[in-house]
Amino acid sequence: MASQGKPTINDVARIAAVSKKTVSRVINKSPLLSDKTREKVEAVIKDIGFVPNMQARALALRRNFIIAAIHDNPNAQFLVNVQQGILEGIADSEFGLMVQPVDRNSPTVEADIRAFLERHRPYGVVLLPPISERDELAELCREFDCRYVRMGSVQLDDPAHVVSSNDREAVYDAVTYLLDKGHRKIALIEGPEGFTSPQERRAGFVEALAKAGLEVDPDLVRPGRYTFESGVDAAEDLLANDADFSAIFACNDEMAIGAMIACRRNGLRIPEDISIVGFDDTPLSSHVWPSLTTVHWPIKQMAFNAARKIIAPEGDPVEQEWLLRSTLMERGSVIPPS
Amino acid sequence: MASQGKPTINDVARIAAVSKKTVSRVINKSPLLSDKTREKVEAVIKDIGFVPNMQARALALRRNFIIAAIHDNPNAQFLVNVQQGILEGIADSEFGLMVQPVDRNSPTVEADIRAFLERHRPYGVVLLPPISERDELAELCREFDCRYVRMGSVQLDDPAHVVSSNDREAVYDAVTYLLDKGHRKIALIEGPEGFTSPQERRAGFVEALAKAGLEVDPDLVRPGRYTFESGVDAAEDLLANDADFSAIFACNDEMAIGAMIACRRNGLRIPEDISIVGFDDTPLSSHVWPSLTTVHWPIKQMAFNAARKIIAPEGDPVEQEWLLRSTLMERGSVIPPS
DNA sequence: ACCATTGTTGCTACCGGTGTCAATAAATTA
DNA sequence: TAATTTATTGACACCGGTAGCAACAATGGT
Repeated sequence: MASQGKPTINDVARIAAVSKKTVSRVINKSPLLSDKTREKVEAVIKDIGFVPNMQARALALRRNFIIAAIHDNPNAQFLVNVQQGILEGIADSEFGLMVQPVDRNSPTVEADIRAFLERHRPYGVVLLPPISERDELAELCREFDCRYVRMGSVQLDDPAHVVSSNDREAVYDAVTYLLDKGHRKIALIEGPEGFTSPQERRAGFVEALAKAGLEVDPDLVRPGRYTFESGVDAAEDLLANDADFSAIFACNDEMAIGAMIACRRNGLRIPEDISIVGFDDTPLSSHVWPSLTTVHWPIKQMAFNAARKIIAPEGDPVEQEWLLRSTLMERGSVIPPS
Repeated sequence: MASQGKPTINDVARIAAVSKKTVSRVINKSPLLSDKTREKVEAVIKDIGFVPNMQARALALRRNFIIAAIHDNPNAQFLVNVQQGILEGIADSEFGLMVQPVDRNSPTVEADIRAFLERHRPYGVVLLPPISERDELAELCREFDCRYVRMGSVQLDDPAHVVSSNDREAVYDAVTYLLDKGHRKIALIEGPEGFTSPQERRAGFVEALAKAGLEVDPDLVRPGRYTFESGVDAAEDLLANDADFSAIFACNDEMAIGAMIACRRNGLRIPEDISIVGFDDTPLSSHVWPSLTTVHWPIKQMAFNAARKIIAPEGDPVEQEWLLRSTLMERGSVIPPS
């Protein structure tokens, strides 16, 4: 009775008195199969507790039942949000999630990812920003016949292979909100150069000012690296130069919170002296005092959609939305200027 | 020349004019093999760029080259630290990392994990706290002939299957530090009941007071759930009842920071009016103002050791340390009471 | 009743590795 | 030099599924 070890497809076939192939058809929900046979086989499967061996299927199908998240972004909240989104997307499927960080600056990134794909042959990969912006990686996925979805701030690829947010518009709205509150001198703490997301966020900032008939004052713009420390530095630098501003827009929450700390260190009160707006809506933003007004970035939903795109059956017409909207979360860090 | 598709072990065997089995021996670094043959085969492998197919190996060996991190703890920083630790531990190996969250409160946790192990047959799993405390899960791993390491605050299992930290002593030291600064009325914000780690941390607190000849004042103890909000609530509750204290020890950083916010909302200054000590040393703790004095919990190193234990060759005498020490990080949230 | 279709099912050959054990070559011993 | 022992290597079955195509049964048309 093959009582040693887990039951295999052969056990099912023998007990149900059908061929392996028929059992395989049942497992794969093949339509060309009589209901009678299907029921008979399903009964046996349930009876002996048969679970198909994924490794064998992976070998035969040349692809693993795994979605991989490839990233070069160490931000914890971001990563976990993406992971949660993907996991929700693949819940109640037979897929699993692998995580693979890469070093954006290493000359071997591409080779590293190639080695990863070669080894684990994931069914699909979700490329997280900012590394998702590299076209070579998408090419690599195609080469390995591996499905992929790129997450980003602009349409990096065709709708089947991208999920993005409208960062530019969202920043436009956020800055317009500051303008509506009466702020005219608004400082900008930018994200790292060379990637699309900071560019888009900056563009939204510039457009909002332009719409209000204002120009960007270079003295009120400081570079940042999306880290807490760079936010501190940027704000310290603004304050050290006696820059004249009543509000700060930081391109992400970490920098916004860094800026908050820096202002406070310099004796300024938030929001009485300086209003601050961030971007991302990490839990952190509501855990500071005052809570941070910020743009909610629907990263988890984006990851969910990405996963769904990947595991959708071939040629499924029900495509997941590829463009998601960021929206402003009004909290406590903005009031009209004094 | 089998130019279509990736080269397989058969291609290598044919070109090198040896048998598959010999190539297999080379791949697996088998010692019973002549140097001459090894070199010849290795040359061919490098020449045609052969990479062994993991799925085939997984099928034959009945185990995947994957380490799974199973957790029921949604804290982002914690998760990412653990993931980084594991990834560093398996770097330059052929293993990959899978992530599997489970719902601690679901009646089907065990069945869920069973299904996961059945499907993906990981080489080993790292069980993260608090779910690592369940003995049934370790049993499950054994049943699936899957290596495992449990992370925790006490020795949950034999040294080969556990990596833990000395939370109790660390808290003892932290509270003793407060006492040495002159604090006598120290409030405690506890972690959730039913798990070992909060119990240990509480025990350390009690022991430190006892050593100083003090008793725990029940009015200065509040429950918490390791979340920011529960820290806020606990501190608000302490303050609402006019409790008399000059310092707070919170069982983790999130609650400590929640308590900071609550104190400030109530017009108290940190650290002038209230000193606060946390536990974990998340990046957050140095991103608040004032920066939080806290206990550094070597979670990343623990995860690293866990991964090493799992991928260590069978019967390897060089075992990873299973007990790691937490140490106090003195920062800005503690001064002597006024 | 006979032949052409259509619907179901099974046979056999893979997928790309590993384990067992026998066969052969080289080294050691008597 | 022959007999043994030991080091290398290969043949073959197997891990547990899937794919292609042939075989067979059921159905419909004439």
